[in-house]
Amino acid sequence: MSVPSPIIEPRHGQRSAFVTEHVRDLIVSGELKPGSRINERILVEKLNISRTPLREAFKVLEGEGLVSIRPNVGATVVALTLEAVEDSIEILIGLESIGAERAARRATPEAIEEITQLHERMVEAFQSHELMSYFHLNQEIHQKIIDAAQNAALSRVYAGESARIRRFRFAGNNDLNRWDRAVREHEQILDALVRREGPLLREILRAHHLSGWRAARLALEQTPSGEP
Amino acid sequence: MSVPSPIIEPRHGQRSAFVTEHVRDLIVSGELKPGSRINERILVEKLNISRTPLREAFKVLEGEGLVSIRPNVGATVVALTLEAVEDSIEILIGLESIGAERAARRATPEAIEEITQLHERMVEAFQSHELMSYFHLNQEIHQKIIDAAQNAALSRVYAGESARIRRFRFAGNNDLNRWDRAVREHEQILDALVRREGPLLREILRAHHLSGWRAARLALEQTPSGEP
DNA sequence: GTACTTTATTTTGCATGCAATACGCTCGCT
DNA sequence: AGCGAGCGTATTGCATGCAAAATAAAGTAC
Repeated sequence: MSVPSPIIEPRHGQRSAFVTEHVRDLIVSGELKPGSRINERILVEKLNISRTPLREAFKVLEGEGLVSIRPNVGATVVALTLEAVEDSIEILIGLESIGAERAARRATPEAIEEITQLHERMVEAFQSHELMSYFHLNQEIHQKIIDAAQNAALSRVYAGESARIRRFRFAGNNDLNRWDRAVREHEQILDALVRREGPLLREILRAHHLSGWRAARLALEQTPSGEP
Repeated sequence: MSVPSPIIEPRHGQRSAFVTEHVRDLIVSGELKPGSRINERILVEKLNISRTPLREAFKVLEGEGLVSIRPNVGATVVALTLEAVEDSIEILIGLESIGAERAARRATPEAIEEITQLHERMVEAFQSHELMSYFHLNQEIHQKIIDAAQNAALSRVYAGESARIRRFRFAGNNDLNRWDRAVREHEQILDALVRREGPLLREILRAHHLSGWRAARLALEQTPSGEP
């Protein structure tokens, strides 16, 4: 998957944000290889912007854990090991455990309605085999459940950690059996939320993530480099 | 507490990091007031550096949640509400719960030894009433316990969230009774870790944070602005 | 041929200047 | 006096140039 080059110049005051988003996509899509150094000049020419916003983007992405900056050397795409991803998954599960019980208690009817609609759209994406849109809706549902817990810190931390390892989780969706199973698990998740059964929701989410990661890990271990 | 101005110029390739640290101190110490806009020119003159590294520092601090950047307006010191801090505390407790059980199982003897030494230094600081050094050692102990769990993502997320609200937690240490109690709680924490009693460690840590935050919150509610 | 200097080139880090935007102020109007 | 339009100033966003450092290349000794 290739990230298109910008045709229209971003407006004044949004260059930095634009560049950040673009470089993030380049990393997440794998176009910038994990472990490789990022040459500023090349990217600057490609994106048609100056080095200033690019270097600001690097700082942001470093905060997100996508690149690492060494003084006088520059930015390097972080190469995550499977173990590091597993660490993140464990934290995500922990955060969802915290969020699940709170969400079951505190979710507004509007939030539940929104999640239900997302769920239905996700099922549609599944039925028409639109993997990409399924994947995004899936992620969004999990984030919305967390948001329903109404803890700003939780939402922020979860979003950050989730973004970090997004590309790795994508790998698990290739198998159709797994995909089908994931959708059924999501049915249960929604059901538990609607019935506001906190502990149940927590356990389903936990199992859901574990089986999802098992599938992703299997797929990832096939690739020789250990990269998505 | 006032943050001293730099006398020696930081070395090439470290200006940005230096500025980040300095501005972070200015925010944490309260010298830059929550909710106020940060004027680049003034800081640039004060720190004797150019705007480039300062603006990079803003991006980093934005990632840490200490400032918010609006396009064409600039950086504003984030004003946390007590509710937002409470949200973070809840996450920190959750993260320590995850970390506690793992740490009890996986902590190396070296890690335990290191934490024991930190604890002893902390007790000394307490006995000689060195509040600042007590506070820092206290924070370091909690981080080291988390680190002992050997989950890189956990360490990173915990460190970030902990830094965000550091200045608020400081407020709870003013009362000598509370201080004494906290030290005794830390004795128990260390004991549970040494004996590798995960669930116990988890519960003590939880209670420790809750009572600490209760004290801090009380102190903070006295101040009219709700700021430390 | 290999290992170690020394030099040239590239690349990064920072300072600075210009353009775009936001902010404050005066002035006119009601 | 209160309010809004227009203008001037201050401030931010970005591009660019120069200096420091790192990397690559050439040369030299062994």
